[in-house]
Amino acid sequence: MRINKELTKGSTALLILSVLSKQEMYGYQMIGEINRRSENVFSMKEGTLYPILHAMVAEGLLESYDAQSETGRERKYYRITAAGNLQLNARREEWQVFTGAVNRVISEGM
Amino acid sequence: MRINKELTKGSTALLILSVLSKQEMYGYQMIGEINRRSENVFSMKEGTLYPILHAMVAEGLLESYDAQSETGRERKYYRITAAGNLQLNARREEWQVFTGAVNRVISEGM
DNA sequence: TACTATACATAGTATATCTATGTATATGCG
DNA sequence: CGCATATACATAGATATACTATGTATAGTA
Repeated sequence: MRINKELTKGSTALLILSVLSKQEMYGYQMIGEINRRSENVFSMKEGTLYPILHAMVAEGLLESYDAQSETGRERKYYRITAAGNLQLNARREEWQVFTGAVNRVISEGM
Repeated sequence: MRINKELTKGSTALLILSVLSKQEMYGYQMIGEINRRSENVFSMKEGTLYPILHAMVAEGLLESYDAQSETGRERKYYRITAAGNLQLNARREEWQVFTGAVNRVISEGM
């Protein structure tokens, strides 16, 4: 099923912070990880991800560093900062409040 | 708690169709109903609602008619059409798929 | 009578994500 | 070995949605 892209707005940062919360990753890897966990409901585009990663680094939510993979290829890895973890908790909470509210609106009187 | 407005994008039509599914209402009433059911998590603005209602009528999802309230005041009521009900079902399904996918992404490995 | 809440409406703004495009490297296959 | 494809990062421009701000008018209340 294809999800209306407008619906996904506002949740992207939550997804990124979530996948980085337990493991450092590079950009392309995050896309694959989000695809996998969502069972391909999401297929985030590079044009979406990279600008967000850059903004998150600028905001201090993430730190990036360059490292060589086993193949010898240079990659840009990202790790979550303490501020990023705080933001993740806030966004998780917001997500619960938001989905709870929608669910009440759509299910009352069904 | 104030919800990031971007998060609510894409869900507005679902909310409107939901409150109209069991009862015909006028615009201002829908705002109140959505506030109430969401326990004031949402406070939809008139500048958001009215253009959407007009668009939904143009798309054939809703029908509108003018009627006088007990107070004698003229109001514009909206009722959901058969096409609107189909759309409601589709958006409910989409909502389940979307929230399920986000929940899997954010909860894996927590 | 004046103020507030109700009720509908529209123009302009902000913002997030997508599409499209570009560059470069690693890998697999004929 | 050469070429196509997947990987990997990046940015400019287009699109869509809801918000802010503003306007008009009526009903109820102090």
